[in-house]
Amino acid sequence: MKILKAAMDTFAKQGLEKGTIATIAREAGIGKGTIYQYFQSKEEIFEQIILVVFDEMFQAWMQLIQDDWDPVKKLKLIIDYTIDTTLDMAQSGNKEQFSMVMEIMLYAYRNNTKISLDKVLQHIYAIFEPIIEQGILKGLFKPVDVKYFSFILFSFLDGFGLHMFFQYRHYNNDELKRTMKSIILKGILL
Amino acid sequence: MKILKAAMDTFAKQGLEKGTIATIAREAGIGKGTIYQYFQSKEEIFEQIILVVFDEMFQAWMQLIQDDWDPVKKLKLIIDYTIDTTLDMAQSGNKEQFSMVMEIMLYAYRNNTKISLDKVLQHIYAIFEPIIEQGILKGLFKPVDVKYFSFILFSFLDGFGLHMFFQYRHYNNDELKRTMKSIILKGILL
Amino acid sequence: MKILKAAMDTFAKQGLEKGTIATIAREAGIGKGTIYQYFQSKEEIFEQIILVVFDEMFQAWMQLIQDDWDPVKKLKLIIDYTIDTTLDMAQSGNKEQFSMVMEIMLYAYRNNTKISLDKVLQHIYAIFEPIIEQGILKGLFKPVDVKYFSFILFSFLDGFGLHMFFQYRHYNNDELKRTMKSIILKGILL
Amino acid sequence: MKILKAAMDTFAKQGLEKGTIATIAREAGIGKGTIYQYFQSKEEIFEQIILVVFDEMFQAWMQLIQDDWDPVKKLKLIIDYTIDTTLDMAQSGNKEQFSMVMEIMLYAYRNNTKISLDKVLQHIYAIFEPIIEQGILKGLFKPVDVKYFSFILFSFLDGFGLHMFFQYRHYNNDELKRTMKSIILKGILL
DNA sequence: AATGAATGAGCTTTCATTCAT
DNA sequence: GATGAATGAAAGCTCATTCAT
Repeated sequence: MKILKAAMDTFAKQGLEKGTIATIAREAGIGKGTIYQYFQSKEEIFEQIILVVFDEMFQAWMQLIQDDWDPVKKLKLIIDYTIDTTLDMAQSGNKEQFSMVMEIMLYAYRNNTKISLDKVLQHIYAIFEPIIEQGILKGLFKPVDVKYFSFILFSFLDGFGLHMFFQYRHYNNDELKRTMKSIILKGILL
Repeated sequence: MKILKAAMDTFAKQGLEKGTIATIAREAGIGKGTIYQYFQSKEEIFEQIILVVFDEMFQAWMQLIQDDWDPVKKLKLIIDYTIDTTLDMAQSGNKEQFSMVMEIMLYAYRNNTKISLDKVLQHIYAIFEPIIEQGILKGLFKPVDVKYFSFILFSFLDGFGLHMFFQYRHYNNDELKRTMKSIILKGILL
Repeated sequence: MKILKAAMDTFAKQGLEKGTIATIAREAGIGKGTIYQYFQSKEEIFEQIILVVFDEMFQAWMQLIQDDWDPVKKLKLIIDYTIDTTLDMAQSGNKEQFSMVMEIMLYAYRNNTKISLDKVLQHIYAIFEPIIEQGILKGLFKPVDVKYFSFILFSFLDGFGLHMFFQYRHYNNDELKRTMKSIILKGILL
Repeated sequence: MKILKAAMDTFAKQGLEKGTIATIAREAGIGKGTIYQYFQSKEEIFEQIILVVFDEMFQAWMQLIQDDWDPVKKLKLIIDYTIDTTLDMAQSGNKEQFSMVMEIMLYAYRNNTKISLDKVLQHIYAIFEPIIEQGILKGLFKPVDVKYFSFILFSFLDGFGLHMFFQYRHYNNDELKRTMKSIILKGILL
């Protein structure tokens, strides 16, 4: 939706507080009042952004994962994909979108938003669970606790992404990918 | 320093934007004007907080690491320590300090602050380098790229800490520790 | 008319400023735009409400007064009626209609509305004039100035009604009626 | 106080809603923010105005009433005073102050303000009670219910004042005074 | 050095009104 | 005729910062 797009651009560029409704309206080419026909408040825009972003993330990962490849290949794919998209974002105009999402998550963490941060995250963690399960069943992975490993895996990927943003100038991507994969795969492979 | 302490408490409790200079002054038991004798602006307070927090973190880790134990034990220690302190923070009154630090980092990332986020982070990554080096030299660790592994390690720990905050109710700590250690150690051990 | 009814309900419940055109439209079960087909502006709705309210009031009093009873009985009737309807309003759902009318009168007093507050009020005062005249002619009332007495009488009744609203919990109605009648009748009777 | 004075002028001139904080600040020769150092909200200004206005009214009436004159003379005085000050206000620059007070009372009636409209009014009614009591004791007044008569008396005076404002062009003041006094005194005198 | 009263830019939000459909 | 999406002026309120004391 046009407004949400403009809001994301604005918040990404200027941050949650400095990005004003007026700017979003101008960016969307509409009047300020119109925004309030579609969103009850600035906070609701935050919530919708989180939902959209996580839903897109969810969809993207589900597509990576639903195919017939074996779990090891999938895990490699996930890591590659994370790094690739992180770097794409870092190098494209969407550069600040990552920090915007983090800002909204911190906002949701602090304030009682309608959107449950817990739920949204659990939803994401759950994506990885079938892969891990499958890997264990196939005798490829160690018999780790599926929930815990998924949680840790996503937290690693997220932390890695975050620091990539903070530091993205300094590293060679291929080398990073190789090291990441080496660590995580060793961690899970029998 | 009294002001910085009050500022950290205030920002942790209320967030960077909602935490006002007035509140900090009241919390510190001084006048609003006095704060401006020690800091040029609210932004400078952010910067000083980052410096202090990362310096304390630096000191704490340096102490963990400077002893004579072997690298494997140190790595285990680091992971335990990270999880323990994260949980301590999550369960103590300092609960929100973690998100405040993240908020300031995002702030520093977005705005051109005097404090270089890069430098501060590089400083932290560097803590881990000697351990890795030592481990490799001793033939205990795989011959990974020291810089890259350190970067990844801290980004993992940070992401893990962040998600612990978002989700800290849901997990059993001992199980988490065991899984974390298993992953990271397998990743690095020969 | 449906719109006017909805407007009165809305303004009574929410006040002149907080009662919005949107609410009136919803209450009337029509679109916002439709209201502007029947009224030029919110102000015109105020004006029409005043007209309707005062016309109803006028009709009600005219009916009380047009019968053949003697002036003394009519005067008693008027006082009873005023108190009864005031209390009815105070105790029914229309509780706030009285203050709405007062609000509109103040509005009309302040702003140059098309509706002349003067005229509307003069119209009401004039209701009482025939009774007073009749009473004087019949030798029952003192030879007061008819216009002045009517003006004062209605201002008394209005002030009384207003304060009944502000204070309606605190008094016994029968006692109030008796005292009111005693004062006003003594004031006019020879 | 300077702000309260400016607020009263502004609200009197422009009404409660159209009178803005910006205007009050300009009128008072101060910045907008300064107003919020002394008042928590626009509503609190309303409340303080009511308190001040009723307190002044209270003081003025107390002075009229505390002297040694007999109750009949006092009652006459009260009526004269009410009409005189009403007319003074109507003809001076304070012309709209009366309707402002009424607006605030309606506001207080509708919204749950900190100021209790009931209490403030009861306080005023109570002013008249000693006179009535004294008059009854001295055998000058009928043995009316003191509370009720006081309530009615003030409601009459208030209603009369209100209508004077709505209609003040049309009447001869001396004639009004005479008629008012005649009615009210007959109503109470034995 | 310490203060806090004063400030005004800047924010979110509301809502009467318009007008293309 | 009926509609409601779009609008933007306008409002109350906040708060980092200044500066006279």
